[in-house]
Amino acid sequence: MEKNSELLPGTLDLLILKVLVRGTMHGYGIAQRLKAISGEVLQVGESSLYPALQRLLLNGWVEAEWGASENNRRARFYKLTPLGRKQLGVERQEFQRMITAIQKVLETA
Amino acid sequence: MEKNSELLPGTLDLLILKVLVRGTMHGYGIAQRLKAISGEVLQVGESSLYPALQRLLLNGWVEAEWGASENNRRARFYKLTPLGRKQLGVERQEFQRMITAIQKVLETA
DNA sequence: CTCTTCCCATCGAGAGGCGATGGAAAAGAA
DNA sequence: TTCTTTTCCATCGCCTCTCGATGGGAAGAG
Repeated sequence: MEKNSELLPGTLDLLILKVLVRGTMHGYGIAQRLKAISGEVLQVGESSLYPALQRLLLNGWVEAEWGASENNRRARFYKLTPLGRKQLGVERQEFQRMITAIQKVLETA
Repeated sequence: MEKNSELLPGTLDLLILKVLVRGTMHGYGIAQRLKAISGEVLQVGESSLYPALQRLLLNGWVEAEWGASENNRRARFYKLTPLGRKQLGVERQEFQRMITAIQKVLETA
């Protein structure tokens, strides 16, 4: 009966894009990084992560390439495309717009 | 091809509950108020609003009563229950938790 | 009498998050 | 050597939520 959402719906793409600004990463690493930066708050399950990455690939926001991880395992590395960088800007702005609006409601009553 | 979401998914219940703290309102009024307070940013369509209100009713967060609007029209007035007030607190806190985490990611890279 | 505004509500589509599931391969423990 | 843990990939099906389309009905303005 508990609805434990570890993620704010509609923000996952934005989060992934942002993390990838730093540089190429594999999926597992992205999830870990999000968790770490957010202080264990943002917990991206693999069944949310990989579909999201597929979306980003399909839209051309990211590119993927197979390689070896730091732990010597087969891993798929994702990289932000120029288009993805642009998209990040768009989504970020839109997000802030929404948050500002919501906060107004939460403060104004 | 444009996906113009006028709402951050998963926040509608919270917004409605918050608006109802002020007092009893009918559905149409709630939508108008959200739009006004948010500076026209939050545009709640009726096909999002009424299902949401049903949810809230079902969960016992709000109560409904038929009456007449300021414009002398048949309207259903929604009122926050004690349970709803409690729920508002929960959702609000959870929301802030999420936002804080997301902002960290957006700033920390 | 018609048009606009106000007010209710549902349906079906599409999207997105998530639990469950299923691999596979490396490293270390037993 | 065998077992378990950790890392890494990915999909399927369920469910929830948002939203465009649709369909009223009643008040007031023109």
